Amino acid sequence: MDEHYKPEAVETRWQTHWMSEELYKVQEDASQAKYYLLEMFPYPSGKIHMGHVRNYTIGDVVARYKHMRGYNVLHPMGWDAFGMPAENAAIANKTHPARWTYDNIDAMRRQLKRMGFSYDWDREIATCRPEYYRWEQWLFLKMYERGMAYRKESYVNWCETCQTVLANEQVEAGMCWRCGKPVRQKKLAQWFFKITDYAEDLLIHCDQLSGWPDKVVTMQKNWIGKSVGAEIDFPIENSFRHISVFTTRPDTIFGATFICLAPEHPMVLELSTNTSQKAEVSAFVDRISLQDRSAKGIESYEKEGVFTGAYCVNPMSGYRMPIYTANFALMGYGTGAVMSVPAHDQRDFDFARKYGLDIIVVVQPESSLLEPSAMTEAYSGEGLMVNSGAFNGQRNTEALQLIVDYFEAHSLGKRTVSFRLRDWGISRQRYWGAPIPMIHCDACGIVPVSESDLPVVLPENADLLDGGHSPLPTLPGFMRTTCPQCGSKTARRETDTMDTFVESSWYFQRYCSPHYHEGMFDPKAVNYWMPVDQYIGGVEHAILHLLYSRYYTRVLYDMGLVSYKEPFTRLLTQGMVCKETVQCPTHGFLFPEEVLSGKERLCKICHQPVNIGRVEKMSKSKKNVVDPNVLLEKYGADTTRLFCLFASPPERSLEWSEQGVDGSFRFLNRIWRLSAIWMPCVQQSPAFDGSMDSLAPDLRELYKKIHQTIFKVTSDIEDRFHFNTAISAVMELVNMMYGFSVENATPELIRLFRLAIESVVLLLSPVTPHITEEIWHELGYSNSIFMASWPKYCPDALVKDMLLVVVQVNGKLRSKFTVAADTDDDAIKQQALADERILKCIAGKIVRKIVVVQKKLVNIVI
RNA sequence: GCCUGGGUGGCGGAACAGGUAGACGCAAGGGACUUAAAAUCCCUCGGGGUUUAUCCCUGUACGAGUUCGAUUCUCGUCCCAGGCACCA
Repeated sequence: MDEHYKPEAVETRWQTHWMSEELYKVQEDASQAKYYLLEMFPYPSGKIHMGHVRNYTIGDVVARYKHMRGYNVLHPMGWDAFGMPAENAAIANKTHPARWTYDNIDAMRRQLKRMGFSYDWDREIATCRPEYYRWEQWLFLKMYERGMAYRKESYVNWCETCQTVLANEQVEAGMCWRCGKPVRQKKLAQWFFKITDYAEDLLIHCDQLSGWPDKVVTMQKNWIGKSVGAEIDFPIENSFRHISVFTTRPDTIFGATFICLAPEHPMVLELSTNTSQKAEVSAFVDRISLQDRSAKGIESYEKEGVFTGAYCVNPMSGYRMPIYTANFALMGYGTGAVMSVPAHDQRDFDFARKYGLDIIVVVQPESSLLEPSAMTEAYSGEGLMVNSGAFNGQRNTEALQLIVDYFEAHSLGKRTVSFRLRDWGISRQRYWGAPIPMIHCDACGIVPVSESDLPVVLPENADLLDGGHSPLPTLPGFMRTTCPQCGSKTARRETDTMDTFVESSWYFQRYCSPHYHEGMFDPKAVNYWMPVDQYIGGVEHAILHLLYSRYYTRVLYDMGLVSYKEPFTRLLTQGMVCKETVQCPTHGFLFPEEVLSGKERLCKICHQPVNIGRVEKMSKSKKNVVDPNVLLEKYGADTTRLFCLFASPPERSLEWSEQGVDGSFRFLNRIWRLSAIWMPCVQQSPAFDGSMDSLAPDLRELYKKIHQTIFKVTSDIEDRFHFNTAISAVMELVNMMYGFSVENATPELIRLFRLAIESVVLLLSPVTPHITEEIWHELGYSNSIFMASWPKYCPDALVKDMLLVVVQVNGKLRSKFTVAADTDDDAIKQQALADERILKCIAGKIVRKIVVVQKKLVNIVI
C-alpha cells in the first residue's frame, strides 16, 4: 500500500470501476425490503453549489447506509429543468434556453459523478423533455375534466415599458429589474388548480406526518390556516341587499362600528355610485389596484381606506356602520369584507383612530376597566360581555357560541370555516415551461387538446425577445392550430406555460419507471417503490413544494392512479448553506472570484471598493456561491463530503467558511497512514472474534472503544442523522489506535487491529466511499465495501464497570470520584458526604437536603 | 408586518429525558524531529483572580421566573436566518 494518500487517483479508479460494474443499478425485487431515498432534484443552473453538495452528500450517506443494512435502495437523480433563469441566461448570452439547459445538465452531471454519489443514472429524468411533460399535460386534461383545473382572473406584476409579466423576484422595490420603471398590477385570465378542495384533508393529515420535522408540519398547518367562525349578513341601509362578512370573533359583534371591503370587492363601486364619495372611491380603487397585493406587500403599505358613502346596520346593536374600502382587506380571504371591531382588534383600532370612528368596548377584562377614549391599544383577550344586550355578563368565550346560535335561529348568519390557503395559480406568461394543453376557438371557446395529440411540444428553437416576454404568442407554427371540436382553422393554442412547481409535484413517481410510455408511471413500479421513505431537501421548500406535492398526490389518489395520499414518509429539511453577499456599486452582485481581496475588497472589473451585504442563502442570483470544483481539485470528493457533514448537523444552517476543510483532509490522511503502517501485518491475519474477557486490559479498552464507536455511529445515523458526531466518534477511535505501536505487536493485537481498521472503514464508507473502498480491497476483499454488511456492536462491550459520580454543593460542582458500577445510591451518598473536599465545603453548615441522581450525581443542599 | 426556526470559546460545533458547559475539529501560541521547509508528533488554549491548587469567582444573546440544580423548561426583550403564494 502506497504510503501517500492520493485522492484523485483513488477516486477516479473506483468511480470508473463502480460504473463498469453497474453497482448502483436497482430493480424491483419482491424478496427484498425496499427503501426509497430521494433528494430534491436540482435546477440545472450550470454548476453545483455547496447546498447541492451538502444535500446530496447527506442523501448518499443514508442511501449507502441503508444498502449496507440490507435494503433494496432506490436512489435516483434528475433535473428540474424548466424555469426562468434559462430565459434570463438566453437573453444575456444570446443563446436558446434549451441549449443552455442541456449544456448545464451535462456539466452538472459530470460534477455529481465526480462526487461519487450512488445514483442509478439509468433513471435520470429532465422535466423539459416532452417524454416527461406530456404526462403532466395528460394529467392537466384529466384535472380539467373534473373541474380541478379552471380559469379565473387574477393579478400579475406588469411592466408597461417591457410589456412583460414579472416574477416577484424581478420586482425590486416596486420597480422592474430590467428597466427600472414602476411595476403595476394587471388583471389577466389565468389557470388555477383547486387545491382549496383539499384544504381540510391536507390539514387533517398533517398530524399523521410523524416522520416530518415538527416545524415543517406547523408551517404547513399555519399556511393552510383554518379558522372557525361565522359568516354574518349586514343589511345595507336603504337597500334590500346585504354584505356578508367572515369573522372569527362573532362575540364582538355589538362592538362592530364599521365595515371594510377589499378594493376589488364587487360592491365597492356600486355602493359609492350615487354618493359624493364616488370620485374619491374610484380613485382609491384605481390606486390600490396598482399596488402589490401579496401578503408582504399588504403589510408594507400603510393601512388606509376611503368611505364609500354607504352604511350598513349592525343586526344586533342597530348601530349605523359606515362602509369603507380599505387596502388591508383581501378579496381572496373569507368574503372579502371585514366587520371592524376597533376595541378588540388592533388593525381596526388603528384604522378607527386614523379616521375618527367610534370605539365600543364589548368584552371587559376582569383586571381593569376599559375606557374607549383612554385606550392605547385594542384588547383581544378574554373577559365578560358588556354593551351586548341580552349577552351582558357572560364570558365572551361562551357568548360566542350563543351568539352564533342566535344568528342561525334568526337567519342572520351561520357557522363557517375559512381557510387562508388559496387556489394554486399555475399559469405563467413565459416561454421555458410546459405548455398548457388548451386551445382557444372563436366558436367553441376554450377547448382541451385531445389526448391523442399530446404532447403539445414546446418549440425549442425560439428566440427570446427583448424585455423578456414569451415568444410563444409570436410563433405562428405554435399558435395556429385546428379546433378539436369544430375543426376551425383559426383556433389558437394557449400560450401560458405551467408553473415549474407542477413538474416537481410528481417527479418522484416518474423515477420509479422513467422510461415508461403508457402513462405517467408504471403502476407495478410505483406500487413497489412508493411512497418515498426518506426525502431530503432544503428547508426553504418547507411549504410550497411539499404542499403542492401532497396535493398533487391526492389528485392522483382520487383518480385511482396511486394507492397512497402522502408521498413522503420521512422528511429531513437541511439548513441552508449561507454566505455573505458582495455588491459592486456599478457591477451589482459579484461572485467571490470577481473580488480582489486585500486590506479593502475591490471589484475585479472596476477596482471600486465593494459593499459587503447580509449573510444569505447561497443563490445564483445573489452570486454568493462557493464553487465545489475548487475543493474537488484540491482535496478530492471524500474530503469535500466529509467536511460538509462534519461542519454541522444537517438541519442547521451553515454559514460557509473555508476554515476546517484542511482538518478533514488531515483526518483521511491519518486513516490512510495508519492503514499503510499496519497493512503488512494485518493482511496476514484474521480479524479478532474472541471474547472480550480474554484480552489484556489495554487491548480490552481498544476493543470496547471499537464497539462503542460502532454503537455511537449507528445510532447517530439511524436516529437523528447527526453525522458530525458520528464522525467525531470515529476520530476518537482513530486517535486511540495511534496509541498502539506496530513494532512488537502481538498476534492478538494484530487481530484486534484488523477488527479496528475494518470497523473504521466500514463506518466511514457511506461518508467517504472511495478511500474506504481502497483500504477494503487492500485488506483482501474483492467485493465492493458497498456490498458489505454494516458492522454490529457487542452489547457487553458497552457496559461500563466504573462510573464517575459528580458531587455538588448547592448545585455547584465541588468534587468527583469513581465507583464500581454496582455501588448502590446509599453507598454513593455516604462516600460523597465523607469526601474530603465536600467536608470542607459543608463544615459548620446544616445539611438541609441531599439529592442523589442514580449513579451519576449527588447534590448537597446547605 | 405575519408564520417557522436559530443565538454556546478567536471559528465550526458537543452536551440525545433538567444533572461535570466547551467532546471532536479548525485557527493561534509553545516545543520535538529536520541543514531548512513541508509533513508528522507532543503541550497550552472561554474570561478574571492569587495563596499556583484535584483552588476561587464568572460565563451558553439580554432580563426575569420555576427548580436542590437551567445551554436545556416558562415569560419578556434584542439580533440573525428561512418562508410569505411568479426564484427554485
